[in-house]
Amino acid sequence: MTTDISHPDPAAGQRGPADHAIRQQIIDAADAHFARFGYGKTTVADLAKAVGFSKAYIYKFFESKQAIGEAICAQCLDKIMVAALAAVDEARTPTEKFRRLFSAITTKSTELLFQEKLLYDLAANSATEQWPSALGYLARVETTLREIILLGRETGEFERKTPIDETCSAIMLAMQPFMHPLLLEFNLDGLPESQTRVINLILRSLAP
Amino acid sequence: MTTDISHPDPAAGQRGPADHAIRQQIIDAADAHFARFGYGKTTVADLAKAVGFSKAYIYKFFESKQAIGEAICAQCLDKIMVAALAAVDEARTPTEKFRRLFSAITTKSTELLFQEKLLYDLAANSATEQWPSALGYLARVETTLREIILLGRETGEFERKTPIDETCSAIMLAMQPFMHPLLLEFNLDGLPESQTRVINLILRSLAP
DNA sequence: ATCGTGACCATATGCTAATTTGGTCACTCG
DNA sequence: CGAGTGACCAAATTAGCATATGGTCACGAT
Repeated sequence: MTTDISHPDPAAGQRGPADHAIRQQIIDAADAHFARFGYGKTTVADLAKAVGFSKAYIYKFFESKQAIGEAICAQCLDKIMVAALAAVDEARTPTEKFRRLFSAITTKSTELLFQEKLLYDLAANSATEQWPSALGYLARVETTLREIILLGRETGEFERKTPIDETCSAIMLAMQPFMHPLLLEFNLDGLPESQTRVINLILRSLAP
Repeated sequence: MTTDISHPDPAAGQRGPADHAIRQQIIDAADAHFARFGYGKTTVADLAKAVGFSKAYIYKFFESKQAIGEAICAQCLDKIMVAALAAVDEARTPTEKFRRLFSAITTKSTELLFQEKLLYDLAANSATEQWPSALGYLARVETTLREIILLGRETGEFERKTPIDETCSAIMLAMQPFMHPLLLEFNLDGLPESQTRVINLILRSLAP
């Protein structure tokens, strides 16, 4: 085991050949089943049947059912992250990048919530149980956030006194009500104004 | 029914004579039982026996078991609020009042979590289910927060451009990770530094 | 060797029946 | 008339069991 604990592995719980046609088939089947019936109501025997192999064979590729859940969850979160990164790239100023980062995350998460409730529940569970997929996602968001802030400091748009780590972790915490799936659901009413208010608050705090 | 919806009534669900010796006995018994066995494992028959009256008599004072839970919960939250107000009063500057308000809330909440886990669970449930007791508590915190900010604006310690309502609700949201019982439990590791960081972030944002 | 599986086990889950529990009401007693 | 209650009911909870499910392994096929 050479797993890096400090940098959660999104491919945790995987086994056997890393890129194998069957692995992808399992993931595709799992995505479809989890979305239609939910993680709990899907049995690994169902997935086995869907790909046309025996249940035991599934375990050549994943250590456990939860590992499959991880993979699907990581995929969902990855889609959100990709959209967020795209939104960030569209913006020119660090301020605007900052806004778009969190707006995109909330928008995409809300979309998932309404369109694929069952996958959203999986992601919510991943977050509350602190699965590697969720931790990895948060780490990616924080990395992106840090880059934006550093950029803003270079351009003189943001203040430079506060230690960058402190700023980042504080912002991640302050935005938790919109990042953590369960909280997002809880704070749905009031969106998107409530989020804008918090973003404005933080941006005022970043002002030089 | 003349219940004011916009200003949640902490005494919601009560019935009969408002100040009656028996009512207080019920509350005391409920406090003891909920703390020892939990809300779920306590039956209203237990409370009736503890007070020495019949179960039916309990319902002369409370509309439901949940109403009794509300009362106990409101009592817990009130203790936190009292401690927080005392801490605020000890401080001179608005900045320090601000720090103490949220520090005291977190400290007291954490105390409750460790010392009276079962009552804490009741409060957590109250928050997630948005019972009037929890809403009333949040309203009181926000009121106190508003007063501190207004004071800071008067003394010139805080900026005056941002609409006060926007500032307040944004801060309440940003502090949610330490206010909402479930989130507090989730964010226990890293305390109290993580909270200090968010408080610092907000204070920077409040700077004129 | 590599790909693949049926048979197997301990635990989790679903299900039904029996019991508790929250809540009401007509009623008694002083 | 007001303080207080036993008897009662629908809905929730529990207990106990049959089944399903997650997971492994020795083994066969190619």
